[in-house]
Amino acid sequence: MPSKASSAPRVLYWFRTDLRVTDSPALTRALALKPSTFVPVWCWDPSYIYGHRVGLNRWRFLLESMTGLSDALTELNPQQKLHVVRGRPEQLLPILCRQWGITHVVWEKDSNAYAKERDRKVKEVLAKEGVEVVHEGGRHLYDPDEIIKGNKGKPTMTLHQWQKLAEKLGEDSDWKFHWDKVDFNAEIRTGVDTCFDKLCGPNHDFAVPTMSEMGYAEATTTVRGGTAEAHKCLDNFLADTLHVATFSKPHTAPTSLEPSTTLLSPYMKFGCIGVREIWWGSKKVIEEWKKKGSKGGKETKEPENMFGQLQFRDMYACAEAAGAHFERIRGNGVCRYIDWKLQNQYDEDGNEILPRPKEDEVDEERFLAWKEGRTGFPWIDACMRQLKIQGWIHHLARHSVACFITRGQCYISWERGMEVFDEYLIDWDPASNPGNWMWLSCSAFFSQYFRVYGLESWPLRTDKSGALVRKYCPELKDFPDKYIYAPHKAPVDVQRKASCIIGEQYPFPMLDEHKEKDRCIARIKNAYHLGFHGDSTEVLDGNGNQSLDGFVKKAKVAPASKGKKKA
DNA sequence: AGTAAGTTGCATCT
DNA sequence: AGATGCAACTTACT
Repeated sequence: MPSKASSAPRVLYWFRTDLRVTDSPALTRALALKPSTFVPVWCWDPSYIYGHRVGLNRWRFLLESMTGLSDALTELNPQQKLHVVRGRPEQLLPILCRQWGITHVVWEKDSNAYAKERDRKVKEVLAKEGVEVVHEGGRHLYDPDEIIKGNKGKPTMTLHQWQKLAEKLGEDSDWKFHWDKVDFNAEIRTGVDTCFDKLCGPNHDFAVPTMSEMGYAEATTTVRGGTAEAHKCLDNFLADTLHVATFSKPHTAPTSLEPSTTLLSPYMKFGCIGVREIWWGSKKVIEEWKKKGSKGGKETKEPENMFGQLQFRDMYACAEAAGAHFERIRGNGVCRYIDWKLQNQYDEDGNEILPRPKEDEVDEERFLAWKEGRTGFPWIDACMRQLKIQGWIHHLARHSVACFITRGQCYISWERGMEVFDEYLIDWDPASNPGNWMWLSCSAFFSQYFRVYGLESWPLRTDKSGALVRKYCPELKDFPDKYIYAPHKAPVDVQRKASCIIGEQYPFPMLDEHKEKDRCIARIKNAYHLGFHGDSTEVLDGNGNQSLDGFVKKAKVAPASKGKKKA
């Protein structure tokens, strides 16, 4: 292996999940190499966004975040900027390294399954070039691999479990709780004067692409990306000391027109802000509040406080990193098998997804109505329309629509719902989102399937006036409060007065909420008693797409748990 | 074997 | 706003 490292290192820093210069252990390590040249690079790897169905809002958020990162680099050194290279990392990084005489490539560790395989390939090709690879954790509170190691390689399935493992790691992992403001050496320059006709963009300047350059229409969301926006968002949250100290996620309102939560999730997803900035920022504010006598309310604890939210994010990352196929049912060991409608069907190897059969027309239509916000249930429709327009809905609104499409009423596979979130959400994350879909569908993490969100009762809890419905379903805006979540119950003269006839200007409910709820509960109960998971041989042999009817007889599971006891 | 806990259900009571 | 009953799940711990 040729030794290029004899003189001062020339470092290429590969940004992926960390579009920031604050709270970055990996960046700190890169600079600790005291490089003579430092090139910040973004490789245009479309799969970075873990995307299959990336919507316009997420695209723009990403581009803005890349611009924001570049601006932050320039602020630290006027001759510095982000170099966007249009091509796949495993192909381009070796070329760049050769061209620019790079000795070290540094990146933030990513525990995602796709990313792990990509990074393995990149490491391999860079080793052939004699380039040293340095990677460092920092995306999470604790390195998911370390947590999993402590759990004998198994995924973390409860927050308690994760907390206990984290506690054990605590002592020898204290770096993870440092907050380093990155100090760029002003001497470090990019030193790049090479130009690749195609790879460095139309103006040969490695610029961040624009939406129009990529052929996309404008985004619709009011949420803007970038590390500056991220820090503004955190500062706003931390400025309200009492709110930080008494923050309780389950009690925040999904019906609120202005977000009742922090809206930090998209910034976390793209790494515009570091997890420790939120953790230690909140700790500091709460300590000061306590010193002044804890006025105004009672301090909340994990899991419902902000720290618990960050811990859940880590827990999902550990659950994803430990097993295979976290994003689907088939082959996924943590996922309970339930005989959902519209499941993915696979080819004989079990990898290629086949087209869905025709006979599921009723379910397909229900699914489309849900996706497009025309189910006839104003609360669901408002949430789904907000999701499409804004790329963000409140956590508990996500619960409500996810419950509806899966175990609550429609009995449609969580994979379908997850795909829609993948397309529309700005903050779609490969661990948290599949994890939450499994949670809500009672496929993993959560099992109390008899607790179903009501389509009227749930939004009524926090808003009797239906503000969110009036905003996103404007055809309903003149209905009286009494009928806002169930306009089909309004007498015809009320409908006429509201200039909206149900069945004409707004659809009649597409199903009977309570009838379907009872049916779903019964079906899930049956699936639970059979006890198959995504990696059960019955599921794999059955191609992961069959009704459980055939197994009911075999397993003889008619009675519930009490019947079992007698046997 | 029994008990307690589990972020975020609903309806009905005070 | 908070307690209880509803019907009843899993996991962890004793």
